[in-house]
Amino acid sequence: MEKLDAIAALAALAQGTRLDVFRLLVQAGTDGMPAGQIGERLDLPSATLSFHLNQLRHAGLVTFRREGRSLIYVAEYAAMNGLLAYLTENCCQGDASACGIGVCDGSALINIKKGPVQ
Amino acid sequence: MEKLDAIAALAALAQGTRLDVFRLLVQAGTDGMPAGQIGERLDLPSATLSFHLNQLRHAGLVTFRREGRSLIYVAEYAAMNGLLAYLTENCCQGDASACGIGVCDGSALINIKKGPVQ
DNA sequence: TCCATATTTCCAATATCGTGGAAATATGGA
DNA sequence: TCCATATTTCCACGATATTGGAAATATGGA
Repeated sequence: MEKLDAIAALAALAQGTRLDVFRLLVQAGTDGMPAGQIGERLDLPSATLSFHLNQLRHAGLVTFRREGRSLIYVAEYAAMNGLLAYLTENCCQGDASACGIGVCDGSALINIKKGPVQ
Repeated sequence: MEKLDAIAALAALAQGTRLDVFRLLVQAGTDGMPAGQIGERLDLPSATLSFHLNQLRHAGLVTFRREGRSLIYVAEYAAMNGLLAYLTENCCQGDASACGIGVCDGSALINIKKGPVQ
């Protein structure tokens, strides 16, 4: 992950509403959640929610797919793992693999890969 | 780590100059680095550097100690580990320990603790 | 085609951030 | 005490972020 990508991801998450949205999507897993349902859960006006979803999308932290009239937003686990890897890249005298950074792919526990990010 | 602490840490790191400063201090390890040397390395005006060091300090990401006329800034590894733990807290259907989040304490490799953050 | 629903875009107002020159403060040494 | 060095505080400017009402757009169904 490049520095500018890391900054974009950090800035996107450094905001209460967006952190709430992202964590909700992380919990929702790979099924994702329609925008309307996110707004309902977090009690957000549609324009406000749309703005924040766009920020998260531009930062690469979420994607979406259309299903009928709904747009289903999904957390981008690879981006989160990349951010964790970037933050720990300079730890441990440069031997990031020594940190054993965990990864999450959003699916069932049996699918979770162990070991350092590539 | 509480939500507001996480947001403060994310916001502090979501800025090019501060990310540079923090990573420099992470590399410097527990010895830290005097403010003047940080400014020299990153070519920053003293007022600008001071402002950013303050932001990092308020976010709990760095501390400092005085040594003569110099203030030695040091990365706060616990805060970084707390942030990583917070970000992955909602992964894996709530079983964060399954992610095996790595930790770094800034000292030699032999001191690195393995396993999930408490 | 017409309507209801889901979501986005447009817009303006307010608030906060990042920058760096200049002055102030703290420390140590002569 | 006086000076040099290290760093911070003060200040003001321009840039960027957050908010939400209102209007626009897209989709699906009757």
